[in-house]
Amino acid sequence: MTTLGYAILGLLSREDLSGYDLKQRMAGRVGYFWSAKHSQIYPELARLEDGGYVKHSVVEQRERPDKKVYEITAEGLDALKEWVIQPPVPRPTRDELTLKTYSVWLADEEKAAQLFREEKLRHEEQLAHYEELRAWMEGEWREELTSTNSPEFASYATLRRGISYEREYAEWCRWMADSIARGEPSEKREKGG
Amino acid sequence: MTTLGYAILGLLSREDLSGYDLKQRMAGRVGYFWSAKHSQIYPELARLEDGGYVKHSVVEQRERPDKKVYEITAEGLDALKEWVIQPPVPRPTRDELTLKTYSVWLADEEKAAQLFREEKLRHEEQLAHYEELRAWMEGEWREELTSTNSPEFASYATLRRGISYEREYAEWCRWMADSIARGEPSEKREKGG
DNA sequence: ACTCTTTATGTATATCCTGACATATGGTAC
DNA sequence: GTACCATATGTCAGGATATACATAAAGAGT
Repeated sequence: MTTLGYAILGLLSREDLSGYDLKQRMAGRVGYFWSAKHSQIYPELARLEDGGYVKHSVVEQRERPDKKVYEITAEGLDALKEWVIQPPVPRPTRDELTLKTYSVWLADEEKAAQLFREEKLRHEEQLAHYEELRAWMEGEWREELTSTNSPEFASYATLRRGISYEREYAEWCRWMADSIARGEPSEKREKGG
Repeated sequence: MTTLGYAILGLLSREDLSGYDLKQRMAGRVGYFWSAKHSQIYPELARLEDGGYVKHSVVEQRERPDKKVYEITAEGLDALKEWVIQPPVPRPTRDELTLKTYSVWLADEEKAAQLFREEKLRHEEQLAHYEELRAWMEGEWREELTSTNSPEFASYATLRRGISYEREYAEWCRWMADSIARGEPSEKREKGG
């Protein structure tokens, strides 16, 4: 089983979905921490069905093409539950901006500072989007969030990861941009100073 | 040109290295944010040489096999300088632990809490390692760190990224472990409370 | 002698993933 | 009518990456 397979099972454990639906979920939501194109999803669904982890039924639609709606099987749910508590296989982190940073001493200072200002903005925009979602969740899911075995808590928990990740990244970009603009590392202002 | 190609150029811009040396650097140091196996490095070096970005000379050694030592060319350095200031191509983040978190509501609570406690430890260990390096750099490179166009500053800047990343990740793991152990989300204690 | 480790350089196979190609239904805009 | 868009499902070619296979020099340990 591939990680993508478990990503799909994770979505199907919450609701029945077509391949197209899964593609949409992978673009937003779950896609913030695991994504795939439809060219990967359709073959993976076939493999999951071969393995007995999911099954599908064809749903005829008017005004739209027919679709295959997939649901998770008992075997699929068991496999997912088992996978969740296994330590993740350590993957090497690949961060292109940090790699560029390693060679930033060679770069034109003004252009380099601009690069980090732009990346700071990108992460701040993503952060703002996450914060909106968070406010919505904390309002809408007040009850569900009191228990860690609700899917709402799980969604909220991943969102919190996204928020602290983007906040941290934006803050580092700010430090980089400031340092380059001054020509020397700026003081630590992380905790407000 | 691939990102790995620029990673190699970034290393060669600092010192001449053999394929084997590059492999070592990719295991530690640079490998914290970009890594590759030797099976990828050797072919990439050949492509870089084809493109005129690097050239090599054979160095005969006693008591060891001969080696090919690569150095970056003027064209390679130009390409690297240009690449550094270009915005990175946005790659989808793939974080298996966060993906597991999305399905954590299905998991056995005790085992899930244990998972996050273990991951917290892993990130704290990495953080401790980075903090050691940071202390060493701030002592050893006092002079070099006053200027952002020194390779030492570039190394220091990437290290700071690693530090805040690990600190943030460990803190989130703590929040997860605590929340699951209590059966409900724990209060925000991020800023000390 | 034999094995193991480090240095040193490669190739081969398989998988993951992206981008492009391909097809079909039916609505909306011009 | 025609072009375009959203829905819907697939295939294919190529590049990136990991794991394993393969070879070789020389020291260290048994």
